[in-house]
Amino acid sequence: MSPAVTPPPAASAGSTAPVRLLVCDDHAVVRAGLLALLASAGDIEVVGEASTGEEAVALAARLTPQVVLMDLQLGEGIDGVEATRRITATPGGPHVLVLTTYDTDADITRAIAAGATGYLLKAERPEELFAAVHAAARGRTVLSPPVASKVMAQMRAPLPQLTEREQDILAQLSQGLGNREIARALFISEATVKTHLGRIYDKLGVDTRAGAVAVAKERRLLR
Amino acid sequence: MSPAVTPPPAASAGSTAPVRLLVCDDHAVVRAGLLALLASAGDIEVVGEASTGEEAVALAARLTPQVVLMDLQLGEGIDGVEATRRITATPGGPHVLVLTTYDTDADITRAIAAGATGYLLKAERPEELFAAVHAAARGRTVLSPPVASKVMAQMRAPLPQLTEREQDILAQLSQGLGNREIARALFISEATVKTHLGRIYDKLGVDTRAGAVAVAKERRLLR
DNA sequence: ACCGGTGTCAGCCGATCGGCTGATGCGGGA
DNA sequence: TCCCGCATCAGCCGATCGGCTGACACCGGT
Repeated sequence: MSPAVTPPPAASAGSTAPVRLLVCDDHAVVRAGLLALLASAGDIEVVGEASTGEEAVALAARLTPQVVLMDLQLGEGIDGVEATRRITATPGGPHVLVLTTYDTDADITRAIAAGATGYLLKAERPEELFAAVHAAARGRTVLSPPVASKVMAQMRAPLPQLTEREQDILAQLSQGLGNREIARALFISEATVKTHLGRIYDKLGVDTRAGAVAVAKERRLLR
Repeated sequence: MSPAVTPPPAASAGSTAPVRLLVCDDHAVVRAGLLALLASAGDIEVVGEASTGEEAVALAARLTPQVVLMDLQLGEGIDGVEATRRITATPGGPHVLVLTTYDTDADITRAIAAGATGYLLKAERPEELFAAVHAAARGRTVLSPPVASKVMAQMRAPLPQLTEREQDILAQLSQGLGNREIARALFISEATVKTHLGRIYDKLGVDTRAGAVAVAKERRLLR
């Protein structure tokens, strides 16, 4: 009749063995802070830390953690989304729990599409983080409330899905180039540039190039 | 003839009395991480934590820490720069050590102008953080290497210094508004808007509104 | 075999933009 | 007091943009 639901650490009936965790964040101070913080939660064992996406992928394979805590913004090399994709590509691999600063539509979508099990904001309470790590270890999805809201909102109004070409145009536009220059850069005619721009305006809900650049930068629609 | 300048709390021979520190960061997880991390450095005592600028200002006055560790990006209310300004406004007040993610020109300049004693990046090694806290307590300036470089670079080529009004215009422009709409929003004539825009283009080194928005977003020239 | 999505291109036209010259008023610092 | 930076406004003009209509070609799925 033992209650058995609560997690007593040292007991022999090990339904509560510490969760093996890999931490990936490019900021050394943040990483060290997370390590120190997670160490204070007795039932989590940090088995490794990575400062780049490549390192995270390699360590995930070598250390076989149950959960990878992943920041999406990684300075050098591949970004957190790509790292998440590669880590979750392995069949028996670890679950990836995204812990990041931004709740941008594009980031959330890309992370989930890449196979992330959960998406937590750094603004969350530490207890939520601990709970999320355990939830992720069991494969359960955990989303921060603001993130959950965004996801729901996206269900109703799917986010601007730009085609490859439109992203090319938008990238050039974000350099401040004129139609003629964009045309030359992409080896197409000005007419085509204007056609694409019109569709981009539609999708982003704007009607000027400045507005398009603003939305693009805001919602991080560019690589 | 009592020395009376240094404030050793309890110890008699205490050249290494713990530095009294206040931590301010809007992300609960990061804050908790920093606390856990700093606790591991024996000679630093975290006397309080704040999640908003207002709270930091109030706690700085009440808890009289020697150093305030300040993030510049604070979600709600006043930002880190303003909080730094208010904290350092007090004559005998604590030193402010900025610990943030970005090494943006504008952020650095504004933080230093606001009275920050040091500017560290979260990408720095934790040991650097510990050292910086102690340095800040003694009033010494500490800059992360990339930040130091930027500061030097700015000495040579001062960053685009937009006037208040130009920032107003730029803010409207970043909403994608046309000249007529900007004029109406700011209660001025279109001619004036065009005049300001021309000067903004000059200062930012662009010649289109899309380019101006791109640079503004890139270099974080907006509130 | 048809159709929708995508990418390409053309021409037209009114609205807007960007550069220019020039002018006024105000405030602060030399 | 004079000058400079800042903000305000006017008019002009060529270049560019944004919206429109219409067209062709490729591809993949039904």
